[in-house]
Amino acid sequence: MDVKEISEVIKYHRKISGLSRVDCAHLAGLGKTVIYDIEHGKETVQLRSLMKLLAVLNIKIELKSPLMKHYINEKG
Amino acid sequence: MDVKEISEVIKYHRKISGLSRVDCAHLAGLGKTVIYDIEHGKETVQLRSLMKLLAVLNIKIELKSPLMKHYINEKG
DNA sequence: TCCATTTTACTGTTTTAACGGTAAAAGTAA
DNA sequence: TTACTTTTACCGTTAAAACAGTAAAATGGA
Repeated sequence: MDVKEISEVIKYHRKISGLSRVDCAHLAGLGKTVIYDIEHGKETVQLRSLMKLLAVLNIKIELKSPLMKHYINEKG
Repeated sequence: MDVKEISEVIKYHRKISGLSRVDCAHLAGLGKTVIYDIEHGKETVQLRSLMKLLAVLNIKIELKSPLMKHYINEKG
């Protein structure tokens, strides 16, 4: 999943939630501009901004790779 | 998965791959400082920097939420 | 042990994103 | 249509990240 698709998922969730960008901005403690940027796939936003927005929309991040099962095993 | 766990996964993958931070920095087209920051869970790094590093380490991002199935359905 | 590599940590400069403000455009409902 | 809300898009200022350089500390192998 690339940044563009992430942005689409976010916009979809916000719309379903009935929130405007300004609503999301306030809920996430961000400016409206960043919400706009994220939803347009801007890659230079801060990771923090993305994480805050994802939290507001109840979206979780997962990482996948051929090595992830080994990581989980070792980590317990 | 929060930023701290993402950082741990990244460090694990880099170690297994036998790469130093400088190696990763060159491969990802980033400075060594950002690799260090990401592996320490710094939330203010750019999303672009994280994505570049994930690509080098062959790690993919997925988003999970109760609404994701609807999104996938509608998107086709 | 010694030697080489890596990692940590800090610094100063340059680059740039975040922010609010504004306004036009687009959408929505009465 | 009108009126209202939202979105798009740009701006200037402010705040802060990216970066390379440096050096000390840690790590690992011979």
